[in-house]
Amino acid sequence: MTLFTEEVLEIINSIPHGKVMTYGQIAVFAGNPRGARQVSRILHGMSEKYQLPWHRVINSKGKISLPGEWGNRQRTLLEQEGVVFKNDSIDLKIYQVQKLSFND
DNA sequence: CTGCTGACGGTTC
DNA sequence: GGAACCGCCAGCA
Repeated sequence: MTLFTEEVLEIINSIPHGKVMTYGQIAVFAGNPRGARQVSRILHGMSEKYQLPWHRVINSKGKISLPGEWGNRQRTLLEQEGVVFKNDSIDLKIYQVQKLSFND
């Protein structure tokens, strides 16, 4: 029995280096196709207290939803992982994770 | 104009 | 009290 929050955290931790994932995807992978907003809350709450690779989580447009310095931080971290920003957006076709391995 | 998607909020069990 | 679900709203293809 895995909590929705735990699944989300696990998924985020399963994102490969140099790749990204969207909210809707994570929600579906966590078992809640409607949980996209939940993911946002979880991320916002956990990212500041735990060292989650939250910087690999973006919205479906391939852009950063985080305002302020944290958004700027995320972009920098992603660029360090090899993610190229195209006009402030990421090529989801290239960098978005299509499937996870732990989902056996 | 239309539909989707949320870094949210409130509500409910 | 905590964790999940639903809903309103606004921005962008």
